Amino acid sequence: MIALKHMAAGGAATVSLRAIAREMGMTAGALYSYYDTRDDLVIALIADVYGQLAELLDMARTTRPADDPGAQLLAVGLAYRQWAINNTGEFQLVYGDPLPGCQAPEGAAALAAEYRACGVLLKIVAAAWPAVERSQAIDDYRWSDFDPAFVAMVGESFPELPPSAVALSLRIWGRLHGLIALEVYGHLRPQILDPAKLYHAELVDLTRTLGHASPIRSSA
Amino acid sequence: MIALKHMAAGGAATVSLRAIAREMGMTAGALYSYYDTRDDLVIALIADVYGQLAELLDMARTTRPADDPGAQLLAVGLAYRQWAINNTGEFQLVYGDPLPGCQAPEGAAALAAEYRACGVLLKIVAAAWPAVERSQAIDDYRWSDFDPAFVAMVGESFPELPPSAVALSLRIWGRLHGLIALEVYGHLRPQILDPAKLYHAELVDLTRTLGHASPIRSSA
DNA sequence: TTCGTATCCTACACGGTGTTCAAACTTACT
DNA sequence: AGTAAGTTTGAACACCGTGTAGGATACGAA
Repeated sequence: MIALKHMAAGGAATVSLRAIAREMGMTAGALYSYYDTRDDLVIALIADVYGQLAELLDMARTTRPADDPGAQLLAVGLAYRQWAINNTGEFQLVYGDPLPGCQAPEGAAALAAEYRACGVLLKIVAAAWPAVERSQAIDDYRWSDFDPAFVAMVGESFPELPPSAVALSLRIWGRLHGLIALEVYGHLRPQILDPAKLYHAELVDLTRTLGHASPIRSSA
Repeated sequence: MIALKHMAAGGAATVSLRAIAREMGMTAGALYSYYDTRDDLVIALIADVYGQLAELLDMARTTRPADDPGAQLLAVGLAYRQWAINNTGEFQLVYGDPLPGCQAPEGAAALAAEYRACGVLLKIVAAAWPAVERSQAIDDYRWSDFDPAFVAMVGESFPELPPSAVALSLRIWGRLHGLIALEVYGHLRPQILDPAKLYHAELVDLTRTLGHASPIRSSA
């Protein structure tokens, strides 16, 4: 698409139609050849960025051997944080305040990207599932606890994954996201000087959740 | 102050000076009697809201016995999520996209509230610290890893708390925040139908981190 | 009363926003 | 060359945002 590299400079609330046009050397009206309305543009933009992130995370995953889910999770986690920090604008676009009246009918594209991103974690958890301690899967989840479209996607890609493993994946996602969101929005710096160290500790703890004791050292 | 209950209706990006004025039956110009500029108003608003949150969390903490940190953490976690869901506008204001050119010199008020909120977790961790498994505190943190102003606050309120315990508190904060942020911004609903259940499982897991095996049941 | 202060309003200037539209331009096909 | 489709421009429109100035109204103090 044409809407690939607009957000680089713009923050998040700065995503004005005119700013985008300005940034790519065009006038505002010209964009209406591609998108009917501003919201359509932003929605497409979000989907685009989200798709890039999903691909990036999966790439990071494949840099580690498939039989070492802990290392994979660590790589994905680090890539996630790095992306968020290097592209705060995109991060805010995807995970930040929803544009007024946008988020609701976000279209299928962004949701597909989100499923793809979740799929990265699902792959890791699927690989580690046999080794994960039972105590983690306290609550017996049922497929009825999840969105039908989502279970369809999961069932297709991971036929033999139990619902509890999916729930664990979502929880892992939350743990990755939490510290990153706090750091990106400046809620960690006033306390700790090196958020990377804290995040790394969280990642190592997470790998232990996967039943994997890999004290891998990575440059902070 | 007068700026107590303005944000109730307004979203987050909707925090325009005029919208606030409109909501309290005044005109825009009138607000300039209280604040020199719009940013000043928003900054004060953020500090106000953040302070309310900190107080609410500490209240939630004291509803459980002081010798049961796990129960306290669970109560605080549930209160945090409930607040975020019931007041998404305030949540976005405090933890969402920073207003353009605001977040940087956020003033001392909001930061003080943030310290107060962290203090709630610090109290819990401090109470539980003797029982927490050593494996959690992998990395030996030093006071030099933290912001001087923050260590001053910590050292004053919790003289005998080691740096690693502070780091653990921040990590717990991240875990609480992660799932909540995802849910509030609508990134969980497309997958799981009942985010509360997932969050509760995370909380129970967290209490185990505190070395406390309390399978407390709470209404979702 | 008269003064001063504080609060609120109306009205305005100025800029940025999304959107539309006719006209110019580019490109490619016949 | 001629034509048609697609793309871009520039100007316009209506709207909403901040910030400012001047004029009302209240109230307490001298």
